[in-house]
Amino acid sequence: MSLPHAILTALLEKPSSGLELTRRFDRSIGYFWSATHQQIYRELGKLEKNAFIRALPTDSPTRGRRKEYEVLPAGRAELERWVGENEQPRALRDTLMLRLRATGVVGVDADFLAELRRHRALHGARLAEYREFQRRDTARGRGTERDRVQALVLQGGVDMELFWVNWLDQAIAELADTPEDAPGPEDDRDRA
Amino acid sequence: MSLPHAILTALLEKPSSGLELTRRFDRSIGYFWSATHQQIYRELGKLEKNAFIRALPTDSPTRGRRKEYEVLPAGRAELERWVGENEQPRALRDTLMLRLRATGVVGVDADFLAELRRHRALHGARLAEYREFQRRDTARGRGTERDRVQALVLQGGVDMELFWVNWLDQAIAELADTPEDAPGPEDDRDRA
DNA sequence: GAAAACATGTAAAAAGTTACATGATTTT
DNA sequence: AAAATCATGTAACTTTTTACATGTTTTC
Repeated sequence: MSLPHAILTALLEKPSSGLELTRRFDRSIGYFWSATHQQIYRELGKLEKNAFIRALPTDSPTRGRRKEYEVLPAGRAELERWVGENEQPRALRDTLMLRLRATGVVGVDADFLAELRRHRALHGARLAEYREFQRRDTARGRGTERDRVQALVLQGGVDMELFWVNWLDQAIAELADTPEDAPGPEDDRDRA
Repeated sequence: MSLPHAILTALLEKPSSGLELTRRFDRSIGYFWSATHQQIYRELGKLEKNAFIRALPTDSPTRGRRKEYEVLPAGRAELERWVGENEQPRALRDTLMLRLRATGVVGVDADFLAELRRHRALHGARLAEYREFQRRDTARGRGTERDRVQALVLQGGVDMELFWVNWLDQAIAELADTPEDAPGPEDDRDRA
């Protein structure tokens, strides 16, 4: 149950409307948590019902009209409670690694290599984007605790993309000179 | 929809019962995909209904009795189809990073530093475990395509844990000498 | 023969995804 | 005034998580 807390954090950083939040989830918050606008609107509704946030007063009709939210004291308290929790790192879920493993039994082909290269390009582009954010932030050169924490999270994003780029380069190099289907003696043990 | 394909891969590597699969998901397959036994049993039922796998014949009563499955040709074909697909890297979902970001607005305290150290220890332990797997595999020194692919995936697991260990060390070092709550001039912009 | 471990399974709730619907504002 | 864009929202579905239920085999 992290989405409500991600929203509380974002709203504490800056009161926003649902669509603004959606955009911010595509950027900074989104390095490590994503959400669609449908999720966000649903969650904003729940948070408002629980009196963790409130809509800033506006003209009556709501549909199609911008609606800005701010965090109430109870919401801030809930966020503090959540930050203090102990949680386990959640299990990874990565399809590309799974598909690579599947090629071990059905064979690697040129299409799969192309897929690896496509992912390499995507991660490379994201890495460049994050580094551009870093460049801008450094130029601004601020030193509040919030800035330092945001910089750490961004550094995490950069390092994560570096992991992908480096690993994919290695995987591509290794698989590129595979003779397509050298069967070799098949056997059935799994890694102990 | 990757779980059925993860199961097909695992069963092609070695026909297994549900509980055996669960255990293998805690190890090799689990570097990048996890599943509980409930998920696995449900999915085995669906795969059997779709004639992608079949239970090896045994004595009649099924409840409490070991039931081993193997992949049928249709299942292998489905796995090949899936490996050939193009997919986007799925969005990350990491709670620790989210909580770190939240400390930017509610403040970093000693408890949160302890939580970071706890995660550091967990990732360090997993890293050691994966490296032990690598050591064993290298000792066995095999060279089939399947071995090479499994080694690549395992290397991915190692690199991923290295990312965490390094980033956490950096984060802990940086936050440890924060004077607990130097407020600084608050403002409300988000990263552009 | 009781306890522990092994093994399969069911049910309900929570979270996330996909597709669609609708109103308001701005641009041409 | 039509089209594009901004903005909020609903509905249906799938996936994942959590808690529980039950039977079988092995060990003491």
